[in-house]
Amino acid sequence: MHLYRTHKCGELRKSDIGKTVKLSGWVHRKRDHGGVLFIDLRDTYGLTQIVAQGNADLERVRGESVITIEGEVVARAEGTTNAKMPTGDIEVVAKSVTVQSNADVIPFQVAEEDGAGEEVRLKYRYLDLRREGMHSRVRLRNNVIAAMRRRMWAEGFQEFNTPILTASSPEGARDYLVPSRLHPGKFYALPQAPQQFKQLLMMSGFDRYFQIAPCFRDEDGRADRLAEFYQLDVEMSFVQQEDVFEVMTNVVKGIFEEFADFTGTKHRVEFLPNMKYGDAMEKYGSDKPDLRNPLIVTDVTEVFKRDDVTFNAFKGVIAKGGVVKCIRAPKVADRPRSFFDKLNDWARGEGAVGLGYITFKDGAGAGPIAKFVPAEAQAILNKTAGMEEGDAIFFVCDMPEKAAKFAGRARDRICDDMGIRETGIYKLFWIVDFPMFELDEKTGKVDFSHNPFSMPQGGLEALNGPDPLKVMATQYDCVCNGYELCSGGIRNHKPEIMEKAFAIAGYPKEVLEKKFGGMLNAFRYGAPPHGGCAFGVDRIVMLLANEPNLREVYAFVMNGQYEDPMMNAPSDITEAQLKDLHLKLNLPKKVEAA
RNA sequence: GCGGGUGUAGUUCAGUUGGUUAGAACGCUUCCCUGUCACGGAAGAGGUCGCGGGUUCGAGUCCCGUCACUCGCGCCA
Repeated sequence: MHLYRTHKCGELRKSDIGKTVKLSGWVHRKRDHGGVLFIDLRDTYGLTQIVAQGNADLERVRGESVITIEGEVVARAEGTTNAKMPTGDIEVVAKSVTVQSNADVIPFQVAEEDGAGEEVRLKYRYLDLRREGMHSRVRLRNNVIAAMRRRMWAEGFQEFNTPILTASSPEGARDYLVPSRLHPGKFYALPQAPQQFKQLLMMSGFDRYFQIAPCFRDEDGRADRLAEFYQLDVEMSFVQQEDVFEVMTNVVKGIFEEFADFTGTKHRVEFLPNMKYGDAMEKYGSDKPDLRNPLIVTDVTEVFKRDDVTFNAFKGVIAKGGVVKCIRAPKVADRPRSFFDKLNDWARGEGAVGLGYITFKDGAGAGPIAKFVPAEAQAILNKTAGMEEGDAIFFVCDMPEKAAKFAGRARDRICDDMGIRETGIYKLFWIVDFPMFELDEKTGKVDFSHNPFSMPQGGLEALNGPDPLKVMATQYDCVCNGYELCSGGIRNHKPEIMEKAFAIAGYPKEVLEKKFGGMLNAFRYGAPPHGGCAFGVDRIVMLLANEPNLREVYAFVMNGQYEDPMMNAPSDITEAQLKDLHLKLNLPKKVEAA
């Protein structure tokens, strides 16, 4: 007979009655009735009830210990079956028991989700991962990745691995650096994304590349942002934007549909028409709007410019180049004062002066700002913002960029306070027509607004035009429920256009050659037009699992400070290691003192 | 770097206006219990109230500082 098991803990049924079996697993729950003892034995496949009488080993064994039991599968007596368990019609009567590993008292409960904090969960992640929730989400991640591979292979893509130790690049996020022992003073960088390698694979003639690629970025974390994460990285040759969309919409929509019932509620999956970046910013105040939120932002600067409108707080800002944005909240005019006060408090907490509003009841405006807006102006305001009887509109007034962004956040906040965010649906769409360049509001300098390697729409001709800020990049994002799932573009494969683009952003040809010489060279030996994108694997899993935090879908993960409390990373290294790497530490005073 | 929130038993939390010996649930220990499945019952152990300072006759509670965690802003093509 097998040493550890003949069956798994989730598989025994009525048809197995009479068999002598061996099961191994963790002591999930123990119910000791004195004369008779029940143990729910758990492995990754499920639970089976073990019954024992007068077994001293089992009486002593603590929860989460690992045991092997041998015994007979018997039918549970009438009235003692458990319809909640797949194995609930049978139980195994233990004849012999081997304790494989005794467990100490565990720091938090495994058999139930007791709300233990992240700090302790991460320190004992292996225990956390035994719990049903984490266990199933990590499995979901595995299944999603398997589905990605299956679907990408079906679309004719080949999977590649690209280097983890590579060169630092000046664009984008901070790199994680690895000192070189063989080359004193030089460093490798961990890839922020395999961007250049995947483009080089197109130059190598491979046509369709994908990789479940690890990416590393040394920037401060967020609930949906980690130091290391995985992307479904994709690149294709001889394609236009629409070709990338066609393939990837198919793949991603398929994945969402495949796992849309993970939470137990079947979610609908909608792929909506493309949205222009400019429209997203204008109507939603965000480059990743959540379209489950029905509210939209309207510009009403013109109304507050009118002579008969005497709200000087806004007029002053408008005079300096500011704008007034508003958000119409339908049917909230009768909400208690506290509804509006709460939003106001929120706005102040976010550093705004407040969130002014006008309600519209019985054909007239009301609320703190209404008295500055006479009837005629009110009518125009209503028409512009689409306000009807019983509605309210909230105002944000600031410099254009700040106003748009804050209106976007207010839009989300108002939506949640109203409780009108749609549930049970994934709303996906592509955002297109990102500007190639942007003006730094502080320095007045023109810089790349997103990816410097994307092809400007209109090519060299467009770049030679009078206003580079009007040039659009062939650049796109895929957004779902307020999360940026994917970023991509059709790449610039022509050195002369790239030189011009970099020149506009203030980088001379020498800089370009020095930093990207390898790839520029490749462009000179026959480069196919190409483009692609990269989907955040874990954000997709996070959405499918309906979790607001990436750490809930990763097996092993660092905390918000990018420390691993289980492995003690990052850690000190020895003097000998430093010497090997030709490094001397120059620590801030605060750290030295500690 | 900045802002919000949190910090009390192993875990999750309560703790009133500053007032006796800081509580609950789960977990843990010992005992009782032959049909439970979140088993039940009895008894018990377990606390630097994050840390330091201050105010006070008296601080978990008030004040100042500090640290940790967490969410967000900045940052992140």
